[in-house]
Amino acid sequence: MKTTETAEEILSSLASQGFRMTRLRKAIIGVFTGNGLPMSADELMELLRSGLAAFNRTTVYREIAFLKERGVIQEIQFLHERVKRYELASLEHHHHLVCLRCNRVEDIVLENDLADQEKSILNSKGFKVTNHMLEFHGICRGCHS
Amino acid sequence: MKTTETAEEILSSLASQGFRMTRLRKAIIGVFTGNGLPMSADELMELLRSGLAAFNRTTVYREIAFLKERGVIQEIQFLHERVKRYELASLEHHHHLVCLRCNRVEDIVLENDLADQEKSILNSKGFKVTNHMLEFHGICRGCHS
DNA sequence: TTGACAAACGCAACTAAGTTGCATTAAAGT
DNA sequence: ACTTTAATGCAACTTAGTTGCGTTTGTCAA
Repeated sequence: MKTTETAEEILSSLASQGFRMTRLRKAIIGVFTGNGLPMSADELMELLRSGLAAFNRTTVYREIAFLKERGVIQEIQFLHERVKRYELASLEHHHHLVCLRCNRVEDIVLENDLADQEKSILNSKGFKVTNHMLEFHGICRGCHS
Repeated sequence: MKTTETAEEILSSLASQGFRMTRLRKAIIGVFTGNGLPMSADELMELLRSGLAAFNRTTVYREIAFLKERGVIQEIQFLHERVKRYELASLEHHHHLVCLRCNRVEDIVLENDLADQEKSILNSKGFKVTNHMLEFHGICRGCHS
């Protein structure tokens, strides 16, 4: 999945809003821009550690919250998991295929997205949809062949 | 949301498979069949308590797991929450509208469901979808009017 | 270049939500 | 009534994340 923003762009946009370019912030944004798939806090810390820089758990959680509030990353919750996952918000709008056998996650872009449904929900229910979350569960090519 | 099964039908189907009709099982199935919306373990315990019957936390969690494994109820995870929720699996296939302001959940049945998308996912990706999860987030009629 | 000030950090303790091990109780068939 | 095994209850534990609070560090202005 291609992103529309580089690490540098994200960092300088944050800097222009008066936020600092700290070691941790740079490292985390580097990880997210270099890695397409949704990551848990734990996996993120693991990757940071393997990049030879250890950071405190609390601080990592706070940085995730910070990046989420600023709209840099977005939160994902898979149905079959208890951890939250995060991916860059600037990725092209897409959904996930979750293989129930090997647990691998694949991104997918639907041509016919749900705009029509959302319009009809507004008409019939008066409910203004601002966002949706769609996840397909099943068995991936590798697992059923 | 209407269910296709009564409490008695569920219980006797379980009984015919050699499982017991215990006090807790009857109470939980009673709550689920009498209440359409997705419930957390905690809310379930609260309802049981208010029905004057207290049960142990562990036991309730185990009963939930039991009913889930047997396909009586299904698990739901809303994106903005950390608790798991459960609803009868025999409800008509539907999705949820989650109001970000008041947190209320509304059920919705889509006429054009995702069968076409699922077919094209199989063709293009070789991924066999067995299930999907779709959640709309936004602002409900009461909250934006 | 040096202060100052808020952003960011680290530690320890805490919380929410659920799980495990193990000994005990109780449905249901015989 | 007896036996068997499903179901229960308690205590201790785990996972994933949060809070309070005192300390450090980027950044900007003097």
